[in-house]
Amino acid sequence: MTSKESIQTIRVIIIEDFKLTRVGLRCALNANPDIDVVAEAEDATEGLKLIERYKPDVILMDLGLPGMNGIEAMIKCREMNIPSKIIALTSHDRSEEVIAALSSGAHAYCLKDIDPAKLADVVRDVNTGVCWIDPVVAQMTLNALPKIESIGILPDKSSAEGRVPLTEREFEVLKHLVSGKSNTEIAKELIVSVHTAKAHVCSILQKMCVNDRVQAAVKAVKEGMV
Amino acid sequence: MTSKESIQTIRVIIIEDFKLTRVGLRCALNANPDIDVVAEAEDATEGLKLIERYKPDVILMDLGLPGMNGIEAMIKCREMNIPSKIIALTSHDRSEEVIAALSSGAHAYCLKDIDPAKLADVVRDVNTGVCWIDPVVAQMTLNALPKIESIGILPDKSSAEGRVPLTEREFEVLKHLVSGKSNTEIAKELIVSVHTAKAHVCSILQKMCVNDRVQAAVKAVKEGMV
DNA sequence: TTTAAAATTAGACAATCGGGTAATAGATTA
DNA sequence: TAATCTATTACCCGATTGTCTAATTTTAAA
Repeated sequence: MTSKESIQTIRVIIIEDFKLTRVGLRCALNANPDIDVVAEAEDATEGLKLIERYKPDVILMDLGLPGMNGIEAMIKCREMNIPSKIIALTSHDRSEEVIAALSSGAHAYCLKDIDPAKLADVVRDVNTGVCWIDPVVAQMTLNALPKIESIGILPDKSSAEGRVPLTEREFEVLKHLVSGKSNTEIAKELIVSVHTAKAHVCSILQKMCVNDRVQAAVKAVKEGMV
Repeated sequence: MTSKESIQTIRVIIIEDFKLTRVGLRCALNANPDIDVVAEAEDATEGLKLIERYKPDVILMDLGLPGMNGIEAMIKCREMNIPSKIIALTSHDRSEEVIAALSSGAHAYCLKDIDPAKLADVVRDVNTGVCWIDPVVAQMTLNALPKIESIGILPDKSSAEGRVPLTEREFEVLKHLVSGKSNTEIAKELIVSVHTAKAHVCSILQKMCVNDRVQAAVKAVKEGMV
């Protein structure tokens, strides 16, 4: 309470159910002269009260809380127009949870095995409005962003340059291919013979300039064709 | 050439058309003992050549380049399977450009008025795989993520929970698999027999709960495992 | 040290794949 | 009308895939 009234300390609230983790977080952050942990809560309901009272700069929010979980809590924060920046803290690396957290108000996503010193850096970054995402889940987050094709930023064409466009039918086949279906299954799905399915797959491979269906599927996913 | 052979310096390539900015970036980064600017280019075509030759850890990519723009260049990088992390550098804050950059391969998005010391931090972060987004455009990026309503969260585990983790070796195999290599090619790459490669693929499929390599590849890409 | 997990190799087998070539019919375009 | 593109089907054939059983060696953990 007495310390750190100095310049502009970053005021932090920790919401985390495990006592040990809570202590660890507090110690790690309070070791920094510019960071001040002003309150802690072990569940979301209590946490929201503290947030209203203390109006912290940054909130460290565990996602796996008993009762109301972290994501629900973040949504409540947004509804309450809390301006605090939120760091989602969890040990999970599930794609859906990551996206859900970041689209529900979190500015950062940290895994719990983060280096304490790095966490302090993240707190400082997030306090200025930076979006920071742990390496383990960074790629899957970026993958969740809408693809350029669906935006139309390319002035000309670039990669789609000399590329022969797929026909509608071939796109249908490609979708099934990406979902892992065999030629037989694709044929059954489109109600054609296996020969037809194979013919389509063949021309898809040629048009996409790849050697096999795996490369076609990967390319399709990476470029957001499906 | 002579400097910084010390420990593990982060090798950086700068692609930027304005000479002054280029000099500024180089000076700012080279002031850090752990960062080494190994090459510079003033357009994307030249930049791509340098990237192939130097295989840098991090690429500083200006988006507003003459001729081929930065986004096109990043797409080319992805097609060439360049593992380097990319920092998009621009003075624009247009939503479409930000999203396009991040969905085209950039791990970070910096505005050009960034503090030089902070830029060095970003280079370090990005080198470890972190996703870093400038405060000015962070919110619009987060807004572009699919909303939770369209995901359906919170039954708490499903996919990641009972997921058996892949071994290191299996990850190696998975990478080759995703790049479209056949079992024979994978075996040659890892200098093992085809039987071994097949055995690994087999256990990968089981652990990932998929039926064939296409599904494995797609899942790996979608979840950013590779 | 004992045990367990991972990596390695092998042989065999049914199923699937990818590449040929070729033919027919419908649609669109020049 | 003639020419072109697409969709469709068919057959063949070598290569690849995924699964099975089974054994050995290395590595890591208990």
